Amino acid sequence: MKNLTKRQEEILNLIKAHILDLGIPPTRADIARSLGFKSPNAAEQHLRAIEKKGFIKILSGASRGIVLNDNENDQIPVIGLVAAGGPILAEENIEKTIPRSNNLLSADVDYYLRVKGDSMVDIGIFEEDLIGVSKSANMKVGSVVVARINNEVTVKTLIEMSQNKVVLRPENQKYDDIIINPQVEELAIEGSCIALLRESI
Amino acid sequence: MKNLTKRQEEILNLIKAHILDLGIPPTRADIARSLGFKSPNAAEQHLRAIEKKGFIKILSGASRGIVLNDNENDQIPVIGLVAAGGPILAEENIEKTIPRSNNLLSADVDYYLRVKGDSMVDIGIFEEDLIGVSKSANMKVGSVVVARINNEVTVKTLIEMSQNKVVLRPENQKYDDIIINPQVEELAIEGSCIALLRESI
DNA sequence: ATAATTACTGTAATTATATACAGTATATTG
DNA sequence: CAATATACTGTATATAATTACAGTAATTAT
Repeated sequence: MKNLTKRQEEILNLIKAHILDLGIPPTRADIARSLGFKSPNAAEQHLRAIEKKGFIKILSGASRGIVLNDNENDQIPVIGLVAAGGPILAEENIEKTIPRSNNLLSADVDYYLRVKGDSMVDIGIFEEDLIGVSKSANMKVGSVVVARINNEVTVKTLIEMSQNKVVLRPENQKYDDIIINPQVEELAIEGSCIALLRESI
Repeated sequence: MKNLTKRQEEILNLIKAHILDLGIPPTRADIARSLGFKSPNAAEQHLRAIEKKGFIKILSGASRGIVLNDNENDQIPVIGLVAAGGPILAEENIEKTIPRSNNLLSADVDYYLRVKGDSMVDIGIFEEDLIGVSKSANMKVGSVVVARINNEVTVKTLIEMSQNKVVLRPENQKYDDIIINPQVEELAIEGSCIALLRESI
């Protein structure tokens, strides 16, 4: 997707604002009026350019037929089983996507991860729950994190983290702490858990 | 807001679907085509009726000028502490509201209730969690329900329900079953729990 | 250097769309 | 029992809107 020029971006923002405000896209004349063009054709040509760059779709013949294309950012992926090898967010791991909604849970959730196993039941994280994971949230000792140990993805509490010793604790008395030397074993902390969804009780 | 007729509701749903699908409202002709009307005027008159009842606004002169009057139904209330006496959904109990989003959790959630206490930790319901409550979902033995006993609101598992004996079980070994005779004590089952949200881990 | 892109004006035709007016028929409400 | 609401057909028209064609001028890419 090529970059828009300053003017094109201005027009795209105008379209978004119009939709947000009135619920319907603007006409060419609306755009021309808003930006002071004396010809609706100026708007038409800008729209063509914006369409060519992939940001909108123009429905030919339809009035106000401007469809925004940029909604993939509004969808948060739900990750089911993580295939060994590839990155967590690889296409094949995405079970479904759910629309991001502003106030519902934190805006920092980058993806949801479906919980497998019972290793975190003591802090109320159950099998099949969806954990909201942030890749950027600051993670400190005590955080619940998504870790990847030798290509296996797991959710645990981070207890200790130093150059040659990382301790991950399952929150279930049945299981023992996992102690790893990151210089020997492959370890990556993928993100930290900041929210939880349970779709059925 | 008056009730819509079956046909009017059908048309309103069509409008919503059209917007969801294409991002723009339908024209009168679109509606007529979809429903098999032979005259666009049939659609026009329905729109007038729906506007009169307050569900939409028609922007006169504008093509596709159908604006949905967002009903407050799109906001789901979050109930904090429930004041004694009044109904759960009373104004003073509403801590905040969150927008309903289509695919995220079930559409049947009527309100969220903030959990107090640790009586349900064994099934992963913790203090401060938000429980999605449905007033209409069918509740059977084994369901987690929101109950009101002598004006106190509580979340428990429904174990038995007959004319003169209702058993509610806290999911925490520390606590004993609550056995109530609804003919002696005041008891109301307000809804059943169908989802869970945890805003911080 | 030349072509393509950006950013417009200006005019005009065609089509898309809203909407008025005139009816028909049935159901519901005061 | 009359008035109003519901649920349409059918025709017509003004206007809203897309979109083609013909230009001008500056900037940017090849």
